[in-house]
Amino acid sequence: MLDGNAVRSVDRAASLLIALGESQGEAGVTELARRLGLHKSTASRLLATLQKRGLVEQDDDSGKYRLGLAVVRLGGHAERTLDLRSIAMTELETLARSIKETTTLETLEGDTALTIAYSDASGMGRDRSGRSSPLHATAPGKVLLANLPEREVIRLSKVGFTPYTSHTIVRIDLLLEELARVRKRGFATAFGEFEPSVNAISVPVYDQRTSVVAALEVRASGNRILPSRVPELVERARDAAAVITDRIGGVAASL
Amino acid sequence: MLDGNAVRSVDRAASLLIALGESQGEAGVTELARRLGLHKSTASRLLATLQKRGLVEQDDDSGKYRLGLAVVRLGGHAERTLDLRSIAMTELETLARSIKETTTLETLEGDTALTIAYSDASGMGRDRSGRSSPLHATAPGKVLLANLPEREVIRLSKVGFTPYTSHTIVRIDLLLEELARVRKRGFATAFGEFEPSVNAISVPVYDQRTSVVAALEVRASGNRILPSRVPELVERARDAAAVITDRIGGVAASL
DNA sequence: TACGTCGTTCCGCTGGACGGGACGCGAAAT
DNA sequence: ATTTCGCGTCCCGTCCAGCGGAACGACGTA
Repeated sequence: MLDGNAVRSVDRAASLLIALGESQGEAGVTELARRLGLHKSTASRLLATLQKRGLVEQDDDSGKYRLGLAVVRLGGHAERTLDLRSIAMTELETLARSIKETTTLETLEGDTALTIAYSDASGMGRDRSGRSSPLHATAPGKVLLANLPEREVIRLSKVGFTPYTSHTIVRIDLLLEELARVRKRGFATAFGEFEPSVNAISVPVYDQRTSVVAALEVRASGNRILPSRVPELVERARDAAAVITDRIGGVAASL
Repeated sequence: MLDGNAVRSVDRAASLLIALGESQGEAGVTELARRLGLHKSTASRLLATLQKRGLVEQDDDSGKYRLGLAVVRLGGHAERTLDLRSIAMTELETLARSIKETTTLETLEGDTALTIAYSDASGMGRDRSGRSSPLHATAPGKVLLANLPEREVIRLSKVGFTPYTSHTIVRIDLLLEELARVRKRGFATAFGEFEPSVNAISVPVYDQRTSVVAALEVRASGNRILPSRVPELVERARDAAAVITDRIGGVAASL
């Protein structure tokens, strides 16, 4: 047993998969063996075993190996069960401490936004995740709406938009305009639209395919978030969102 | 060396990954060991090795394992390098033989549709893949356009739409209407719009996340595809597209 | 408090995995 | 056209990695 408690041949096989993931499409036995410091008969045998389970496949013509369909399926499943909260938590805490405001991560849950991660500036406040909030009246809600098909927004309008404050957008035409702005600018704001004294900005968090999986929010009570401060907060939020996307394994798309 | 030339511990580790993919989110050491007929110390050791490479992760509270971030990344990479043509070829050939028409699979390539797989009714005609055709004047082109943001369609209209025949749609307003119909019906038709005597229908092929990765086309010369025959061909094409999606590892979305 | 189950760790044993070398094949060089 | 080279696969003797069994600590339940 080498390397702590790792099973050597499994560790080698895993390295082969990861090396294939890092290569441009495909690689040969000899090349992979060289890259990983393995004997080519060892690499060949390990690859043949991975191929048996569909984790790799071999091109009939060139003899080179690439990742197989079973990896696509496992990847899809892994993404569905991913613990986005754990992935994002460190970044939210770091951002909250450095800008001295509350940060949250919201995902779409039916017709609402769900807080899946939360951090206040002290990093020691009580966990307020698990809460729902409306889509039309919050900054992350607008980010999530902006990335839905327009017919979904129209469907929601038929249920009606609750006017939480005098600033809440309740007319469908004005909301659609606002969502167009969100798409154009790549971030959303909400000034006293859900809670009278709460201002917030939000940016999208992408998975590795430029799909929006969450909205990252910076929020504050009182007049701590004024329009003049928005550009700085948006930039900081985007940086944090890009780190989260990178952890998921993607490349942050620019809106 | 058991089971042909497979490396036993690698085969076992791969089985663990696949079992995790088949489970609802996560599973424990003892459960996985039972399911695969392994000793639990063996399962524990193999899982620890997979965890070391990020292929699985263990929940801190429950001790259960789930697929890890490295699998999400590998899955994304595998999808990008997937050989869609090989996956789809059997289905295209089967469909072509059974309906006695030519079938193709088209993907978006810049501003055109690219034939990545082709089969005629005999299954023995020469391979006509690798060819490009216009988006606005072909059935698969319309399917691909219908799944792009509208601003992409408008951008294309600025280049202009070549009138290949007297039936080609060249006005942007008429094309947008046609694309709305495609989205609504879930399939596209083209009657002599690119080549005067060629009629075709096309349906979307999804990956596992309801993204359209290709358009499957049934085409014929002369009057073999009349409007009365469209429903049957669309149904057959959808069935073939669903098989392809299932092979990729997804669930076909109903439009 | 006692019991059962889980996941982890340790250890002796042995057969599975290894590297070395040979081989056939196809492409490149001559 | 022939020769050379590199690739991937296969075979085989060797040896230590991986195995199962047992014990242990932790945790949840009765």
